[in-house]
Amino acid sequence: MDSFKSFLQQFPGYRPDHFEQLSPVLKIQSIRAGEYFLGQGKVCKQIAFIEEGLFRHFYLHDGKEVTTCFCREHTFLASYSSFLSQSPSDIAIQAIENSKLFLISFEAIQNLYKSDPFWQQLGRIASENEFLSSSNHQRFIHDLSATDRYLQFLASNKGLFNRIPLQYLASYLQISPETLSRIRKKIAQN
Amino acid sequence: MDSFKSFLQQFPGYRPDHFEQLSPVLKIQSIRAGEYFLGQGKVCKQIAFIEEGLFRHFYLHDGKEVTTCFCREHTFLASYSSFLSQSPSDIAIQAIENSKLFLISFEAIQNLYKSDPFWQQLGRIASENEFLSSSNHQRFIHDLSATDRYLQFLASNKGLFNRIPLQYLASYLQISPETLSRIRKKIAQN
DNA sequence: TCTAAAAATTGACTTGGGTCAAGTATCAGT
DNA sequence: ACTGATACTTGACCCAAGTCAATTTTTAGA
Repeated sequence: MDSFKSFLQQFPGYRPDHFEQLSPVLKIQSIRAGEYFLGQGKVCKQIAFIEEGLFRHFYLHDGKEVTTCFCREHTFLASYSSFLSQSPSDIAIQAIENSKLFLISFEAIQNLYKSDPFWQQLGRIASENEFLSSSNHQRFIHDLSATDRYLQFLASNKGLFNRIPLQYLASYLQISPETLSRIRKKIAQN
Repeated sequence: MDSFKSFLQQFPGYRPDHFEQLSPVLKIQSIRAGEYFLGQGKVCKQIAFIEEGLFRHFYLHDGKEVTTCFCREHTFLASYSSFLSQSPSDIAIQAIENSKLFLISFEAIQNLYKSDPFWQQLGRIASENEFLSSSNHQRFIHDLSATDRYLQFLASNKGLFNRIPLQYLASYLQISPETLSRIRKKIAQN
């Protein structure tokens, strides 16, 4: 639980009793690589804090999986739009590594919102971050060539790169696996 | 002001006194087609409700303007990320038509947030909508061909289409003006 | 009602990155 | 250690959409 506690400490207005409010409603879940945290079309009834592990969001288009984001340890995991509206999710969430989660149910979140503005603030910040990373990814895809997207991902995600299968990375970068393979070959031979 | 009032009425929990809280801090601005509501790099210090008119968001990339969204009457207008963090905006906002706005300053919003949870809720909903439309646009661009993007935009924005210069539409659809022109020609001759 | 500038169109040509198909390498389960 | 399945690579070919350059059309001021 310590990783979750120190995560919360970074937000302004955090007090130790906030964690006391939270811990009774937390549930623990382990999940193995390849298994699903959420299926496409299911309602996301819990939000998770990733204690350890790695996940991806994806959806199906023309029978192909399109990976839209990676979620690493010490961040939140949810189909945000599904969780907020408690409606079917347009994306699936799958574990890439064996992972450990702390779960908070939708109902528990609503109670936290009522009990203390700290949690409202956390929710608002989370939603703003979702918006920002979505806009950033959009510009990243639009403004850079396939090669530059790969190079920039490498540069800004050194630690993540070797944990992600290339096919998922290709899809995230909106490059076909074949093209990514060729890009990597060209870069390797300088 | 009536359009603003009936806009607010659609949100759950609205009471007439909410408009009484709001109206003292509203300012009115008129802006002519082509003029800027916000320059790229400026801090967005006001959020606006569009009484009438039409705007676009855009940024410069490789010397070219990339239009990222259109904002019509009876919706809010702001560089959302800049307004929230009061930091320089990564986009510019320009009027496409002569327009009339109601302005609310950043400070006034903070005071509304404190005075009544209705405004908090409105802020949260606005931020969620920004996130949703950003994700939707991303998928719209990724999943559809240039021709399908044009056709779908036409179908779901009948009223807007003839108010938007084709060059801005092309950029929004991530198509070059030349290609959009060819797509339109092909469709016209069935 | 001119007229210069901006917007839109058209033609000729190019290209980044996709698809399809056939390998080769890697991995997980027995 | 074997083995079937999955992941990755490579080659050959193709095409949707971009670029560049030249008109034509539309628009907004004087």
